[in-house]
Amino acid sequence: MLRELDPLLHSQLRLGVMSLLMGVESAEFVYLREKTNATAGNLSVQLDKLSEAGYITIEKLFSGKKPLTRCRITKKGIKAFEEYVSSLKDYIKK
Amino acid sequence: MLRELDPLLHSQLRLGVMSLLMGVESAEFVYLREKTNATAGNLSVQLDKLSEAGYITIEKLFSGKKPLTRCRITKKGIKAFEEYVSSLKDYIKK
DNA sequence: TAAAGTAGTTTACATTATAAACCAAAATCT
DNA sequence: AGATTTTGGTTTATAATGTAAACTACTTTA
Repeated sequence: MLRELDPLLHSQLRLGVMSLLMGVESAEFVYLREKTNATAGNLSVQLDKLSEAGYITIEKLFSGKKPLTRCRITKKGIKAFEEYVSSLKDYIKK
Repeated sequence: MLRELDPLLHSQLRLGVMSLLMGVESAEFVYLREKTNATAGNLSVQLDKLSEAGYITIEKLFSGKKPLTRCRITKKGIKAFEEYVSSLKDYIKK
């Protein structure tokens, strides 16, 4: 029987964000938007969901006078990501 | 920049079906339902979508007097699955 | 000072997923 | 034999989700 895939991670944009956050200490909103090619609105919503789940933290700062949103993956997020990848491998291994 | 993930395949149930169909010649409805743990209704809908996309073929037969639905992955389906897996690897490699 | 750009958020809509309800036939009770 | 349950699905109504458009607030440029 195939394992469940964490529905929070099984979304192209959220998975992309998590993937980008794995392996960096933190990433800014604009960076994530560019790398994922998402609209700002969509990214904003999905970041909130990841944050509410405790998978990432969101810091709102200012860079000079411009708003700056900085995201980091949490331990919980790393664990969820790794479990997701592990489950996913059942689906994609030949 | 992260690649697109074929939305038809980026669904737990449809991906599960395709994964099961890769590597077998054909599979029956009941087998797919058991392996994916899906409800019959949901499976029926998702099989239709895969079929409409040309990713699988669906044969409706009878086994004695019981209906028997047999599914096979198509060449197009195999190609789509392989491309999906290839794209997905960008997301999950460390 | 008006227009355009930056960095986001909110919200309304479209799509999708899912389960509940349903159908037809067969097998099992009583 | 007639009623009930089971099997193998399909249809459809609703809930959940994803997404873009519209908006806010502030800054920079013309």
